[in-house]
Amino acid sequence: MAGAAGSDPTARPAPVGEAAILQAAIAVMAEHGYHGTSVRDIAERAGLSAGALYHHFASKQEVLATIMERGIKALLSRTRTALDGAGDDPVARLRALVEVQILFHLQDQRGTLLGTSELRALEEPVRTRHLAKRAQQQRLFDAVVADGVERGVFATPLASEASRAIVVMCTGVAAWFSPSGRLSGRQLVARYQRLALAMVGGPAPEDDTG
Amino acid sequence: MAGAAGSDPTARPAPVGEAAILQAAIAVMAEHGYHGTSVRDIAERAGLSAGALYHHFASKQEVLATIMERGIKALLSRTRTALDGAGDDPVARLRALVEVQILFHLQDQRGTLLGTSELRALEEPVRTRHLAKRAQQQRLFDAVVADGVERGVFATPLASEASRAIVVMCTGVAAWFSPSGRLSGRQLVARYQRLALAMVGGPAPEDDTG
Amino acid sequence: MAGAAGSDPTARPAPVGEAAILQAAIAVMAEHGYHGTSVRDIAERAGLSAGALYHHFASKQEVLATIMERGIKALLSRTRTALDGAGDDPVARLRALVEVQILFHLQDQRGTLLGTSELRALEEPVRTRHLAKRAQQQRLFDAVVADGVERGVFATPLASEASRAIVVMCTGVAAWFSPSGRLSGRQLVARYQRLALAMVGGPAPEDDTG
Amino acid sequence: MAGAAGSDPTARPAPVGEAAILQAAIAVMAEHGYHGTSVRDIAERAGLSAGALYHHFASKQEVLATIMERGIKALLSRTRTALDGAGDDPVARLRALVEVQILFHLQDQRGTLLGTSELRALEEPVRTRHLAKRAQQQRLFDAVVADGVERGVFATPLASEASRAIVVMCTGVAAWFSPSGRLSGRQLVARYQRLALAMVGGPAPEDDTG
DNA sequence: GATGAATGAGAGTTCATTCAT
DNA sequence: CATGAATGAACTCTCATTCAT
Repeated sequence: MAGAAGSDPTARPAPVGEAAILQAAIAVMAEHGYHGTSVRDIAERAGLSAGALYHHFASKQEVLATIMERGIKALLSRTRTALDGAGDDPVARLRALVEVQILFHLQDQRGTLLGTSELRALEEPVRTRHLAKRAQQQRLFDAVVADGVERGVFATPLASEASRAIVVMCTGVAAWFSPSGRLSGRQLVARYQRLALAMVGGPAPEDDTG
Repeated sequence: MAGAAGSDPTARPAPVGEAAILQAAIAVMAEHGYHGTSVRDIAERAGLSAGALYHHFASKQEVLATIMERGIKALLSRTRTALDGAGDDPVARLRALVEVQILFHLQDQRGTLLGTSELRALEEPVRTRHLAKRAQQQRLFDAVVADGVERGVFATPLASEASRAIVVMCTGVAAWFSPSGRLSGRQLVARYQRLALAMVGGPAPEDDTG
Repeated sequence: MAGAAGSDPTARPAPVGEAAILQAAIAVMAEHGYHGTSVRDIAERAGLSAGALYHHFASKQEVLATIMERGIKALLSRTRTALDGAGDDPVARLRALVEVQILFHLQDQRGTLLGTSELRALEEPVRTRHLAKRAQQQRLFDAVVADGVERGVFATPLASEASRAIVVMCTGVAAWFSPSGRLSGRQLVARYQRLALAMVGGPAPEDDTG
Repeated sequence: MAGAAGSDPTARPAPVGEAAILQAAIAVMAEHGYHGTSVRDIAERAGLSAGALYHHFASKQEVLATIMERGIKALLSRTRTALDGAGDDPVARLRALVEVQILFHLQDQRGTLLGTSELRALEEPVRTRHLAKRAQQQRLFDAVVADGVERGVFATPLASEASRAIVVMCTGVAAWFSPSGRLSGRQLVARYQRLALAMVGGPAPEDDTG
């Protein structure tokens, strides 16, 4: 039986209740979008009836809001933690940002697709709150790049464009990355760190492209 | 005033029939997505009844397919024309690619959003055909970057990652660019050309960031 | 070219206008019923546009009414003509009735299906008028059978049931008869004449079953 | 009063769910045909909303299929039961067939109309299955008549035509019979038994026409 | 006459949501 | 907590009919 007690201490139990619903919603909404997904689709995938879903969430919209809010909060928090551990060097800080941005989006590949494409389905006021968090996240990148430029470590005259492009390209990996593909996640991180440094005119790294 | 009879020979007449429907569909689907848009929404915006739409398109899906197919064909064709006129120099060719990619997406900002986010709503076999065209478009970038690397003009060891990232960041401008913003389209092109060259390790340009 | 003038004096020209519409309507309504047939279906089969049909008939209902009225009138008229030519003998008269009833329904097999199954789609007052004609037709049979009984030629004590059953079984052939089947129309007539006579307790015929 | 609580143990409760829908569908479709009946018509008559109907049936077509399949199965089963209880005498067997055929169609007068007129609205593969059952039913009649002829009990040289005509005329009663009319169902049965025997050239019965 | 675009009503069906059980 | 029947609105799409051309 799946998840039978004691058989495998590392086995994750099938999620139940709220967690199962959120996980199911991420899966189906990532594939068909918010409006292309019915409450029944979510419930069926989570293993309960449509009616039962309403014991956990007030509405389909609340399911989306929960996914989006938790996602952006986790990203922000992990980003800040990474920066805290990265020291003072702009190069190290930028590399840390790229690493966390990519790894986060790879780990939650489908959730990320929701974040980028279903913003329009988010209703106010959650939508505005979400956009604010996204802007915060962008500003963390902006600040690192601007600091690097100021201190002469980064040579680009296009700090803000580079910063935005870095976020865009890192977020974009979720749309095409495949775990069974040519590159591992770690290799991908190394290469995008190098790309990011190239964009900001940072010092050329030793070869570490895997 | 726009559309005033006879007053302005350059005034574009309000589109009718098929053209009006496509234009309306792009507008309204870009905002709410394919599944979030009803046939009535499209028809209303195009100035006709929902039933009348079916004189021009067999289904809502056919409207989407038409938009997506025309869009990717136009992009491919403009990209090829740009390359044809760009000469042999990898730098010039890459700049041409970035220019056309960005200008195209700015001019048809909302149509682009459809292209990137509504692919999942496209039904087979149109979807597969569309993906093939997108891959062609990506390969045009790949080829230019690879050629530059081979000829020693570009120094990057990450040709294929850089190539993909360039396409992603250029396509991404449609998501945030505002014509009333800080930068004009032409300035944006110049800056992204520089960013792209930086990513592939191309020669540093003279300053032309506007 | 099909129907080229003079090439074949027996070739029937493709019907046009009203006739083409009626013929198309019979074909298509016999297959899908009145409500299962659209004006476009009829028009397409008749070789014109849906709008053009309204130059010939005021409505879809009028097309049906025309078909039904012409059909029942023709049947009644042919039945009366047959009786007029059948002389005085009840056996000959009944045989004449069966003959005309069967041949009529075979010749216009699809139109007959309309007559029996689409009565409910006929709107008032045409419907009532049609039912009256059907009753007239039934009464022609009733009268012949009753006359035969009265004169001692037919022995049945069930004159009215037999009379109705004869009409029902003769009308019913249109539902299953196939011109490429085992029996020709003429053979069918002979056999049903014998069946009808058996039902009314008429004199046994010499063997003429073909 | 029908349905008064507890007052009458023989009172049939108003049907609910599936049964109510089927009963309502038979009623309205018998009157207007499959295509002339909307899902809303059925639902309204069954006392629920159009959407609720889809909890019980996947489609309008499935409602029709259910009605048709249950009807023909019941008829076949009752016919076989009647034959099993009729003994060996061809006369008794034919009388049993006519009895069950007529009583069945009288009891389910409206359902029968569906069976004969809405066959064309049945979609494959149900339609083919239904036709096969109808052919089985016809063959039961064919066999009894043929057996009677073989054993010299029936004198007709038109066994197969008579057999078909008997089925047609018995089925036909549903189209015109009225419970408030001149004849009771039982009287009708007696008369049609006599007619059927006359058609196959069976022995003349004693007078039992009621 | 004929066409084809248009309409408004209504078709079958799905949906988010509620609630008695 | 969970279910499944129910609802009413909305969905995509088709229809009979009209009318300018």
